[in-house]
Amino acid sequence: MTDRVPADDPYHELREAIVGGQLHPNERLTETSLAERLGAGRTAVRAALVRLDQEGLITLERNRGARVRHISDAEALEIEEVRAALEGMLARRAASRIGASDLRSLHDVLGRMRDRVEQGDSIGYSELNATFHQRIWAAAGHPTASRIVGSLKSQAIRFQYQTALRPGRAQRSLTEHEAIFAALKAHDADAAETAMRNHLAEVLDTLRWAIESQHKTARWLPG
Amino acid sequence: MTDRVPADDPYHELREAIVGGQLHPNERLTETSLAERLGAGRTAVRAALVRLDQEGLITLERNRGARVRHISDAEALEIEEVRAALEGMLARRAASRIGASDLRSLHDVLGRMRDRVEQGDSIGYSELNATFHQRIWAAAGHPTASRIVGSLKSQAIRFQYQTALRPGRAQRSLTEHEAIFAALKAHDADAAETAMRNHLAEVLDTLRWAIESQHKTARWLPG
DNA sequence: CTTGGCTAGATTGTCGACATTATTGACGAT
DNA sequence: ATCGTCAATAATGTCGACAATCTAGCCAAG
Repeated sequence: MTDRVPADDPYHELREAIVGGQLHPNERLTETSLAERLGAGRTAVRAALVRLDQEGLITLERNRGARVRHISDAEALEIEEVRAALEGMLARRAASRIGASDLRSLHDVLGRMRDRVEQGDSIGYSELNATFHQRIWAAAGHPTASRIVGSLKSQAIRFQYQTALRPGRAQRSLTEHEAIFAALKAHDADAAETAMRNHLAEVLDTLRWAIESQHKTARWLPG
Repeated sequence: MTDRVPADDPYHELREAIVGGQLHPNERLTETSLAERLGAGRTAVRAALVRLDQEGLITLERNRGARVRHISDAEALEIEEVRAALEGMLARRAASRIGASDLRSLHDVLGRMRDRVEQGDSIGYSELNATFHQRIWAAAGHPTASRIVGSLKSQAIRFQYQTALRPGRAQRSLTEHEAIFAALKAHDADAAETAMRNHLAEVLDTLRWAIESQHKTARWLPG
C-alpha cells in the first residue's frame, strides 16, 4: 500500500505530519531540514509554512523560524466553543435538507458507534464520532462553515481523545448522538440545533474535566 | 483621521487595498506589477499572496496567478449565517464579562448611531454599526472567535452597505441594537444571545431582499 | 466567416547565492 | 561562581536569473 497522501506537495505533507502527530507542539521546524526530508526546495517549504501559519497549525515569527503551534488548554476550550456554535447552526440546516441516503448512512455510523461502546473501544468510538459529525456537515451543504469547523478540528486534534477518558462518557455521548439523529430524521430544525448544542456543551464540560484532572496528576510537565 | 496603516509590508497593504475596494473582484494581480506598486520584491509579494489566498481574500491558481476573490451572493449569505452563529455566542459571553467602561463606550456608540439615523446618514450609521459589533467582540474576550468573525467580515466587505438600502431598515436596526445593549447591561446571557441572533436574522433577511432587488434591476451585469 | 493549431510574449515556479538576523558558546570582569 | 560581552555559527529574508507554463494574437484550412 503506497501510503495514499492527498498530494505530495510540501503543504499537504507537512499538514499530515502535524495533524497526525509526527511533529510535536513547539517543535522547531527549520526550512532546510524540512526541504531535505520532503525532497522539495526551500521555496516550496516556505510557501507551505506561510499557509500553515495562516491556518493556525504553526507559528511563524520573523527571523525566528517556524514552530508547531502549541494549543493551550484555554485555546482548546475556545475552539470547542466555536465548534459548538457552528455545528449547532449546521445541524439546524442539515435537518431541513438531509436526504434519505444521508440519513441511512448516518444511521449506519450510529450503529457502529453503539458496537464500539459495547466493546469498550474508546479509540474506535472517537473516530466514528468524528465521522458522524462530518456527515452532518456534508448534509448541511454549507461550505463556508464546514471549512472553518474542519480547520478548527485539526488545530485541536491533540484533544480529540481526551474526552473519552471520563468513565461512562461514551454511553451518554451515544445517547446524545441518538437524539441528534432523531431530530434530523424528523427534519426538526429547532430540535436538531438544540440536540447538537446540548451534546457539545457536554463535550465542553467533559473537556474541562479532562484538563482539570490532568493538571492534578501532572502539574508541571512540559506540554 | 489619518488612515492608520498597520504596517508597510505587502501583506497588509494588499489587504487594505482589497478590503478598501481599490482592487476589484476578479481583478488579475500580477506579481511584478504589484511588487512595483508596493515597492517590494516579488518574493515578499508572493508570500503575501499565499496568505491572502489562505485567508480567502484572493484565489491563487497554479501557474495562473492570483485574482481578487469574487464572493458570490450565495456565499455572502453563508458568511452572514456563520457570523450570526458566532456573534450570538460572543454576545452571550460578553454579557457575563462586560465591564462598566466597555458598557459606557457601547452606550456612546449607540448614541451616535441614533444621531446618524435621525440625520439619515446611512453610511455613517453602517460604520458605527461595525464599531458597535467590534466592541462586543472585544468585550467577549474570545480571540479565536473574534479572529474568525473579523476574517469573514473582510471577505463580505462588498455587501456591507447593501442592507442600508432598505427603507426603514436603519430605524429597526437601531431598535435591535438597543435590545442587545440592554441585555448586555443587565448581564443576561440568554437575552444577549437571543437579541443578537434576532438582529442578525433580520440582517440576513434584509441582505436576501437586497440581493433579490438587485437582480431585478440589473439582471445580467457582470459582477 | 468560423475554427483550429501555432508561435511570441508574458507570467509564474524554482533554484542558488548573498545579506541580515538570531542563537550558541567561550571568555573575561566582577 | 555568576553575569555580561562578543565572536562564530546557523538559520532566515531577499534578490536575481532561468525554466516551465499559460495567454493572446496570427494564420491557414474548412
